Amino acid sequence: MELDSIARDSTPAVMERVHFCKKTGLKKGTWSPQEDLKLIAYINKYRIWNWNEMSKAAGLSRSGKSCRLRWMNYLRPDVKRGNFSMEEVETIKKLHKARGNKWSEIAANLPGRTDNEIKNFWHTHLKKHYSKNPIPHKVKEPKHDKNKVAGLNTPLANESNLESSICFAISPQLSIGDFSSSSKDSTDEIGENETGKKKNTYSSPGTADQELNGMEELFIGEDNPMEMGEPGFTSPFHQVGFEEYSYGLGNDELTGFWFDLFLFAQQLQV
DNA sequence: AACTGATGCAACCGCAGCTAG
DNA sequence: CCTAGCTGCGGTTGCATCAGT
Repeated sequence: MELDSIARDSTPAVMERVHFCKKTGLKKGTWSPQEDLKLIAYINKYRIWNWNEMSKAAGLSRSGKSCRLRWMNYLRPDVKRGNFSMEEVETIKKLHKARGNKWSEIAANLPGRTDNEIKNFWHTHLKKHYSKNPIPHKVKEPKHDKNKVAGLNTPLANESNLESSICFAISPQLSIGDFSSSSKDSTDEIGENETGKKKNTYSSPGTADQELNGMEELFIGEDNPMEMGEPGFTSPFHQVGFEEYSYGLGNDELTGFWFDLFLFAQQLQV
């Protein structure tokens, strides 16, 4: 990777891995919640028109490609995260058998799933079980998920066991950490999703609903030209439904953090 | 407790296809 | 037709996190 420098925020609470490319001056690496909000707010207001220009206009030091990817794979309101159902797994298996690594085509048959997500899912959960010559590997208990059926990582697992296990392999619960790339950001509050893999959650029971309600209003305001129902646009939050997010900011610091972000995003819309 | 290898997944890269000028 | 710019896709990488030793 042509990374000439690595900038790290040394703040203990928020330490992001941010990379700046010297040549382009563009930021690389994990997206921060601020960047997410900038992008969401911008798209909410101006829609998607040109990723490169949008990136600049939104004040993001990101390539258009990066913005597009972030939006498509993560911020889009209709992105479904969480468990792959038995039906979805079956569809992936069927389509992959028929079309091979045509992830976008497979994704087209799985509403709410992104090609990247399916690709990752295939490589991490299915490949070893369904490839012609699975590489034998050490049998051991699943690492992350206590709810995983033992055998997901076991080559001896039969398909029915495998499928049932796969369905529980991914947490159905979304956290605010799922909403943003903050899953890789270091924060004080660490949540744990169903996979057992710790995820950062900017969470704190009690204040989260209020905050997200405010957030919803922010993006679906009356004066917002980009409202639900308008062709080609849906609010990043409306379809998903806040109640689907499980989160909870744990401390005043983080509450203030989000509040600042809301204010910031609001400014973007003015 | 410290170390190490394995795992999962977000994000990047390069290429191909499409389209406007 | 040619070219440049944009978008979409698939492969790959990097790193946080976990389990095992």
